[in-house]
Amino acid sequence: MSVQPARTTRTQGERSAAMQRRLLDATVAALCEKGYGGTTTMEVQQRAGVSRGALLHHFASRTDLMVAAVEHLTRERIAEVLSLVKSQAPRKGRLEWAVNVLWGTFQGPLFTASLELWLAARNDHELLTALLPQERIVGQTIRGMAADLFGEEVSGKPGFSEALEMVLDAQRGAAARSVLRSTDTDDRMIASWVHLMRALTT
Amino acid sequence: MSVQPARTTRTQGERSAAMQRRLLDATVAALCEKGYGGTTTMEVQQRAGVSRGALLHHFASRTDLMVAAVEHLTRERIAEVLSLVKSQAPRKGRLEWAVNVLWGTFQGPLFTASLELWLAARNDHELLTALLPQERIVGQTIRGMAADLFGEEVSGKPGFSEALEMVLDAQRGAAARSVLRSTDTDDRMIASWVHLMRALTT
DNA sequence: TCAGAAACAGTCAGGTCGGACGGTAGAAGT
DNA sequence: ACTTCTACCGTCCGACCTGACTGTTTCTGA
Repeated sequence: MSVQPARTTRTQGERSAAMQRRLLDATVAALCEKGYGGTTTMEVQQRAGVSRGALLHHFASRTDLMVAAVEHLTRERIAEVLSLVKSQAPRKGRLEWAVNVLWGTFQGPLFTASLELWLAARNDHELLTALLPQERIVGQTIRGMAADLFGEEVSGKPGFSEALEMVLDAQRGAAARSVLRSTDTDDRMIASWVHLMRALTT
Repeated sequence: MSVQPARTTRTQGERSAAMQRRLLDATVAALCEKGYGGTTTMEVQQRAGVSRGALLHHFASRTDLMVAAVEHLTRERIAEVLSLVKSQAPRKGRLEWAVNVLWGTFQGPLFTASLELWLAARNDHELLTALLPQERIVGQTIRGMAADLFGEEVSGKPGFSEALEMVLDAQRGAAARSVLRSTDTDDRMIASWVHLMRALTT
């Protein structure tokens, strides 16, 4: 009689999945706190609390780990956006809310880790080939849900696409800037972005 | 009779200055092509074609070299902007020209190198304390010459300051994006930025 | 139940990087 | 001219990181 399925007996697949998740979470955390250069395999295994063999078993090389981290990040970021979209129900300030949701995707540790990998991919071809399609997925997901975010009323207007792209670029730039000197009154920037959306969508 | 003052006899200061310039130029080039992690002291000395001792004499540690590179970059970037401003005389499309000049500051290798140092400073406190004031200098220089760039007619209008900040952020974001997949038709973005400036400055 | 495979553990060798060190050549003071 | 100081040279050692390797435990299929 299997009263306690977990802890005593676990499927190999379950063990693998749990271990890989621990390792990838540790990798993302290390990327945020130590940067790409500081994210050594030893750093990751210590954070995850596992042995060297465990890490090398699941990810044969450091680059493999990073590539897997990229895909892990993609899933996490998309899940984050989806949860943000579903969580709140915008009634009145739809535009402000939408801009805030987008800004949220550039705020957390997920973007920081992605930025580190982004820069690192410049010199790691293997990482680059893994990164490009993943970033496209994230981008397409965000753009695909733009209509849901902003509502038909705004997203149908002529200049919407260009305005959205510019706000995304501006947010990326602001995020990159505030990676060091953290939050300098987001409210003004958000207001500017909302203003921009209003001004550029006829 | 000293027919050839150089080569045969050089002041110590001249030798030092020349050597440091070579080293710093090599450092910036390495940052662009190999990234921060790949900019090892050995890489730099090989690029500069100097011995290990020469590098270590002028820059006692790797961080010292990077800090000096930051200051070197600041000077170079400001000089770049100044030359751009002075070089061309805008007559008709003043706004387009100004936006283009700003965009130029995010294009070259100088911005790439700065971005690498920017990310690296997140984990190197010494580098961070050197970087922050330098970036402030660059920022203030750009903002200080905004009036000269855009002309009184535009820079005097109400929403100018916010619009400029947003364009700078957008350009920074676009630059960070195109660090990997290079230039994807700048013209459209530039047109968007000009449009933004027009729309947001009453 | 038992053999084989997969997951996990810990150690080792090879390689790279950073910085210390002793030494040499050239400039600057006297 | 002689000393002193600065610029420069090349080697060496310790620290670290990566991946290979062998040993051990846990699951799975027959």
